[in-house]
Amino acid sequence: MRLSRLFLPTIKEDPAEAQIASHRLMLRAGMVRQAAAGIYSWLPMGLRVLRKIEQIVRDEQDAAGCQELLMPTIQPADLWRESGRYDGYGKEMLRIVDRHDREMLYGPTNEELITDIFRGAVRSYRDLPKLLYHIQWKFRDEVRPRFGVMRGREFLMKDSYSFDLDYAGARRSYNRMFVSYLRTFARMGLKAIPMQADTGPIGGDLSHEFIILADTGESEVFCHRDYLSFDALAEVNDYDADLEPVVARWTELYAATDEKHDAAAAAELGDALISARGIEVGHIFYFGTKYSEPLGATVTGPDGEVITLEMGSYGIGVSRLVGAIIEAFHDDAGIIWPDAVAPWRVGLINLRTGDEACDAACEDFYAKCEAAGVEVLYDDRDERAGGKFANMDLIGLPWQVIIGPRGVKAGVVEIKRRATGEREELTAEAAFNRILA
RNA sequence: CGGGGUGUAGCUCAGCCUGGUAGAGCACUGUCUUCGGGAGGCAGGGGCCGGAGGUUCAAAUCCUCUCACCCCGACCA
Repeated sequence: MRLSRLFLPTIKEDPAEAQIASHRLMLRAGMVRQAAAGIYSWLPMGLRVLRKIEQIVRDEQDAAGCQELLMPTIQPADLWRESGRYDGYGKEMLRIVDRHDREMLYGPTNEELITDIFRGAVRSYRDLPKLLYHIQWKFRDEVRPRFGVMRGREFLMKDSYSFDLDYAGARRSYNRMFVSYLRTFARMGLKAIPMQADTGPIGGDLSHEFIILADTGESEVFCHRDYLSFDALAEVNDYDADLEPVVARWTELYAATDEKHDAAAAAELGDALISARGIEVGHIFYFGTKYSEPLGATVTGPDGEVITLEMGSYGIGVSRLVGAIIEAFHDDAGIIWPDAVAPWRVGLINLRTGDEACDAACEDFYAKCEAAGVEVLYDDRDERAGGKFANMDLIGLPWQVIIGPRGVKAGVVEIKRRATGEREELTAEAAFNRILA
């Protein structure tokens, strides 16, 4: 992509409404534009990142045996009356009346709808277990939206739902999602720590929030130091294996948000305890027959008996992750994208557009990247070098390749790693190979 | 939903108290000099001062209402 053709409206000054780093940087880097309180348009670069995150989430869901479908954003109110949540949900639910005076709503979540689909289609225990998910926009009319896309009213969420015959099965589904979440966040370069969460009236221990550590996180969290050295990607990748030991290892150490923090228990950890700031990026829970029962989602069991489905739901805040990743990875100059979610891998800076030799060297490098499938953003604008450097630092691509007349004459290009600031002068060939590696 | 605050150029903001021809910096357009970490000169364009009522000879400025947005708290992927 050539920057001269890209719609990337970056801004130099901090927008007044943005208080936290990710919000400020997303506005400055031209990723999003606010349409109304808590509602954002995603501009090309922001959308690119959103899609990358979405794809990682999708990969890991698929690998865990979860199947993608797509439910609508607008749902009929009657379904929610059946589950008893229509009145219970309160003002957070955006209610709409259509031209025929039918009551509708913009879905804040999809338990009712998925259960409705499932009950209409599944009759036998032989069809179980099943794991289904979709990635769809949700709307929750938050009293106070803030922090940009981190707490918007409209947000993109991946929500999965499991259907099992009994508790043991539900637990296996839960474990699949648990491990899938570990891998998903790790692939984005995040340290996500599962923390015990409130299970509400269901009880038990099957509810976890996945919290990533970031200095500017919204809540305080406490956990055992050893979590920092855990490697989620090294965990077994076979979802049909017994995952209980993996889940056990990831849940036996102390980890709690400030709401659940037990100071006495934490004190026993001594030096092993760390306290940090955290952002919730995922939440999984088992809820048994909470929806299957009122909605009548049942199957016939092996002995002809009627069995009410055991369910769980599993959410990842996809749009929130964009903000969360920036909270975790930025500095004073701008964003520092982890490789896996960077909108482009390389930012190519032409220090002297219009200089024949310099243009040629840049075009050559650009073509080479394109041919090799290396995502590259080429700053080919006729602009001062300083502005280009600052802009490239702001948008935070992992690699910068800087080509100027002086280097061209000497047969070298400058290559810079955004994360560390390390710079090297190499031949174009060597620089290209470095980026590929 | 309680409390606080802000709406003036694309952005950041001054002007409002004490009414009298709409401002600055950045951005933008043209041009010249520049060009290796957000350059400098010259010349320009751009505003129904959030909206509606009112007071006044006269309102960005005073009064009333309204809408939007932001912050703190309680709530949440």
